[in-house]
Amino acid sequence: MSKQDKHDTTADSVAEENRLIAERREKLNGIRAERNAYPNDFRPNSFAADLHERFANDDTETLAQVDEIFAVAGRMMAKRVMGKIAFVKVQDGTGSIQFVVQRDNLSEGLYQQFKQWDIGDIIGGSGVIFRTQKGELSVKPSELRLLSKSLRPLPEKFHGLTDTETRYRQRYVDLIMNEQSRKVFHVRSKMIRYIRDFMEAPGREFLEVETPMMHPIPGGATARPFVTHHNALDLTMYLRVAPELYLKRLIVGGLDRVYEINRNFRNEGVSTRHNPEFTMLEFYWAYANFEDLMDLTEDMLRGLALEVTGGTKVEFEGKEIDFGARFERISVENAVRKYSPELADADLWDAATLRAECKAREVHTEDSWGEGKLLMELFDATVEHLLLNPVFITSYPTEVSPLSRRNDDNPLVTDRFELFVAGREIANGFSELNDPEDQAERFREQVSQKDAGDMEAMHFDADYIRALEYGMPPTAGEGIGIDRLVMLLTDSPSIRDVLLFPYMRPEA
RNA sequence: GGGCCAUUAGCUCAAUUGGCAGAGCAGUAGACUCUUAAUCUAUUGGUUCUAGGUUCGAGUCCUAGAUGGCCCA
Repeated sequence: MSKQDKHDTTADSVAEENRLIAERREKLNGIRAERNAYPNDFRPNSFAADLHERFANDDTETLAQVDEIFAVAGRMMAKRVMGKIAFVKVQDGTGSIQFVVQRDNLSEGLYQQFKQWDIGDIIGGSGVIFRTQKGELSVKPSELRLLSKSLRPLPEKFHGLTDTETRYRQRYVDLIMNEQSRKVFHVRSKMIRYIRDFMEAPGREFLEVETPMMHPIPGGATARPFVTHHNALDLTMYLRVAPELYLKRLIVGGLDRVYEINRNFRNEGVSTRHNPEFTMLEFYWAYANFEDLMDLTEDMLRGLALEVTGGTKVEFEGKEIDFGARFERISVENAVRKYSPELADADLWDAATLRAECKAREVHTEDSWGEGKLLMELFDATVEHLLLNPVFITSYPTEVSPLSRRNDDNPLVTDRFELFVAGREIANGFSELNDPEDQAERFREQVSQKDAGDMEAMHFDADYIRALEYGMPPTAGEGIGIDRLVMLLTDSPSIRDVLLFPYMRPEA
């Protein structure tokens, strides 16, 4: 069996082979014949960004005094060979730094090998630090090794990878090529770390918990779940649409302040704002109400904007969003009337009028919907997209808020809000319904809607009612969509830009 | 779910009215000890998304499908 055969891959990947890959595979075979082609004993002692930071202000003479050997490893992104000297751009996880590879600085024959290496190969080199005649900080390797052969050519160096489909499907190539893409995910990580610190800071002291991803009864949000099956137990299970009911069980259990940052799964359409799995911060706070939540949310978002952008004014899709000013708070009813001043107070709770208003705007309605649901449809159609700066919309109809506490003065609405920024729903919070009898009644209403064909309506969760019957302290709870928040603070037009591996249909 | 647009070399893109499928980068061979999208010389590389159809002739026109993007629901 020839060496070629030995390393042949499956028929599927061979079909994808082309001449460029074949050439590199030949090079790899040559390397295999000489030594271990995939060594793992090279240990870098420096990162590119740290070197640039440390030596930013040092000139050639100062650098000559630095008596250290720097070992750097990364991907070869550019290679400019000029006879017996070559300039190589090495990119690691922090940035990139130039290697100046000189034949006379390497062991016999190594430079000849180096000239065979390709852009995209993973290399390691160690040597002194210096500045080139043009002033670029560089490492001059006296040791240079090929650590991983790259078989596939990278996109063109100047335009990079721009095709959106390939960027999402082969995120690894996107990350190699696009600094902006790497930055989004660094920002995302920074935001999540900030949120954890914020929630756990002295005075708040929320406890991070993890609750089930697989639910025997889906609940906590009105959304269609993904269905799966537990073989050993022969049980239908549902990927969670929200952790809400489990987190509130923990409040019953006396964990008075809990939060979870994790994935939810909703079996719905895919769009620039929707991915089947998405990340939520959800938290519950005993002895607090929805107004406390709004205060906390405002503080958190202002802090996040500062942390990420250094200011409270954020540019998004060419518009400026101000997280510095106090967030406006306005009820659903007042918001609808603000943009439709011809409507009278009474119209907002009159089904016939609401239905007519919806119809006039070509908004689809169902006969089974009550005033609350119709009012929200009207809100979605006439108000939502116009809300640029952060605004809390409050007093959601009880009909569409099956887990929220009724308002003491008006049982038709709940002590609930949603936060909108740039026309997008970012957060949803409310004083929790902790009356077990009211909750049981609301579940029954949901079940009858489900029986009437509403695929998103909730199930009756008897254990949750049992938990409430033990007594849940007055509590406020909220969910914040992390992906949408990252979109806002990174000026990303699509949720796919802030998910490392967004949902894609299988390749043809 | 509907409408519009896109899909051409590894990548970024051309291709006139339906008339020989091209460029740059990458690759290959060579030159070059200070490059920065290096430069210079030579050169390889195509299932034009897929399947049908019209035509003397299809990247281009028609039908169906796939994937993606945008807009609407």
